[in-house]
Amino acid sequence: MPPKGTMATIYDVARAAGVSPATVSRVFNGASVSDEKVAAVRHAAGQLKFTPNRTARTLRRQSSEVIALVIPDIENPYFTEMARGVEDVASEAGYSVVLCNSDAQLEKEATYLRIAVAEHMSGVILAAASDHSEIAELTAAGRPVVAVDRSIGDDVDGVVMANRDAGRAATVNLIEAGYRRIAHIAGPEHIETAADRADGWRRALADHGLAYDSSLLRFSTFRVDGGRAVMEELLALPEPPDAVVAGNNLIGVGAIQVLTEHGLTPPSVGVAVIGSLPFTTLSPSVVTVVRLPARHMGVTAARMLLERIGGDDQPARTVVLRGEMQAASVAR
Amino acid sequence: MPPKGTMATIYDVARAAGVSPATVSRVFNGASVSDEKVAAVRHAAGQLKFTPNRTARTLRRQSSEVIALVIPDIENPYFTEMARGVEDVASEAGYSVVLCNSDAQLEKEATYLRIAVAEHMSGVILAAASDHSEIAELTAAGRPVVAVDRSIGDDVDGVVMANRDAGRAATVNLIEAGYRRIAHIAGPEHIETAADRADGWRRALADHGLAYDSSLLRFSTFRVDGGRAVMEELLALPEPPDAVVAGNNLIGVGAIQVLTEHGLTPPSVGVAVIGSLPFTTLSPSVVTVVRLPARHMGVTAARMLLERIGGDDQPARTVVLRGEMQAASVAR
DNA sequence: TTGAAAGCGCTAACAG
DNA sequence: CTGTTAGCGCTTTCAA
Repeated sequence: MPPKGTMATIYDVARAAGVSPATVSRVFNGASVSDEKVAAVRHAAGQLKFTPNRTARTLRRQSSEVIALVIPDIENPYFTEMARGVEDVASEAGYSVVLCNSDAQLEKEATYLRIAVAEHMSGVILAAASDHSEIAELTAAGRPVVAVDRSIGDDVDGVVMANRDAGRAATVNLIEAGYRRIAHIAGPEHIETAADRADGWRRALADHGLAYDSSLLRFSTFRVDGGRAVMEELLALPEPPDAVVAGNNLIGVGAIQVLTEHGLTPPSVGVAVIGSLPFTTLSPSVVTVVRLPARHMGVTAARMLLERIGGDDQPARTVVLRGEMQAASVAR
Repeated sequence: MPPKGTMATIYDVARAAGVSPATVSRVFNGASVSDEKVAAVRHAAGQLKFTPNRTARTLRRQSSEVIALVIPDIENPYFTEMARGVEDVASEAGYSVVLCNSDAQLEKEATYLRIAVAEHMSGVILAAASDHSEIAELTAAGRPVVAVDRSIGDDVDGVVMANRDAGRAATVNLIEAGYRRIAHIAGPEHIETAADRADGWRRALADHGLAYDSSLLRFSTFRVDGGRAVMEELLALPEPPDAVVAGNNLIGVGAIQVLTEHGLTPPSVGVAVIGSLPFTTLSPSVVTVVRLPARHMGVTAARMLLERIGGDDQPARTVVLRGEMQAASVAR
């Protein structure tokens, strides 16, 4: 028996089963061992409540069956849905997922990435906090990385959305519903996702011969308070917009909150959101939504990462997924 | 230099700096080392991009600065908000948090708990999947556990809500607003949190001399679809309720969705929710909400856990936090 | 098929 | 203050 407050080791099991530690190890790793010894070992392990020490195994093997998923906002349902996708395929393959919240801060992100290599994690899926994310240490250590939601260089695998198309589709929908002065509340300008969606908005206006008014494009944060602040600004304009494209789900929530508070519930002001409105209690017919395949992105990223972990060595790929329009059915 | 695709070790650094491995270790662990050697070691470490191998450290120390937070639904903002609280306290204290999603399944939960001990995590904060959660292995291994949201036995630290009071307050508010036939959509009956809130509802009715109609109390899941399904059932009743108390935030969302779809937006049917409505776009004045201090629960739990990790040995405590009423201001 | 033995990278006595 | 040394628990040659 091992001392109290301590876990049993393969040595304890080996002694109890009358075999060598190596044999115990083999039993737990599927190597060939005679039936009788397998039985003896399993019995002893059961008695002693033996669980293999993953730390020791990891140290010895120089790798562990855990992958890290680093996201910028754990409170955003878009990312938790993505996490579900990652988790499902990972656990299917015997991997655990640890979720790390970078809080959109480069520094926190860097800390987690460092931990990922120092803990011998097999790989990381990264929704980057910015375009300056530093993955050099990871790749230097031979750890595969898959970028998700935002790409981080041509030489890194990625799973992204067709953001430009999503921005354009949302905007066009509003135009076709008869709105003419359409604002866009975008995420942070330096984030690719935000910039691309804004570009889609710009192009949609141009395609339809609508004038571009720079006061109608505003970069903000990808959070509710960002959406709120900008919506207030827009309403305070001498000539406020008659519709708005929200750059992500949370911005959409913030914008709708402010509109509601001003008695301008959609569709009296048109609203299109890039991303699904989380837990919405609105009638689906009043707001146009471009649903993003968050779960699917997670699934895809996890699959790619597992392939790389398995030794796949082809050149970096970027998978582009598309959003799905769900148009409002009532106009103003 | 270490071989390519491999990380530098303290031996590499020691050699480069002309000191012993122990000295390198000391530099990275704050033990006293002469200034010149510190400088030499830091320099060498920088050159070699040395990062201490956490796996080895953990194996040697038999403990790691990571704590696990096991929650039943990573997509519920209540739990992610709690996670934020945990994370803030933990990272302040130099701990990392890994988030594990048990999906409300005992089996998945058990797997994560097993991983927690096998990975030498310092402790776990557990929002239990059920009242049968098995933490014996953890405590046997001397790992502290703090229950959060739901208690799991008198001998385990816990942070819970005054659920009975919350249920009662929500119900009383509806009664005082003039509603008389008040239903309750509760979470799973076997979950303490749900049972207690239901109890509060029951008592509020009794206190105000309202008849108890068993068809108005329905246990469900703590999810949106649960709230939806039960709300539909309630509306199909020969004599439907004129108000409803939702057992948690997601149930509230589901119930309001269904009411909206039936053209019964609150306050035409009264709604009180135990828990904050996540990302709501409703006017705050139409729905009564008992705000739960999710973040604060996380903070408290993390502090308690860190104390235990630090060796605190007092008898198990349970901290009870209170919700905060935010009454609807418009009645029917 | 099995056992002995050598580490994985680090820390913590123990000397000096 | 610093170096030597012995493991933490496991996997994996290498022989038998």
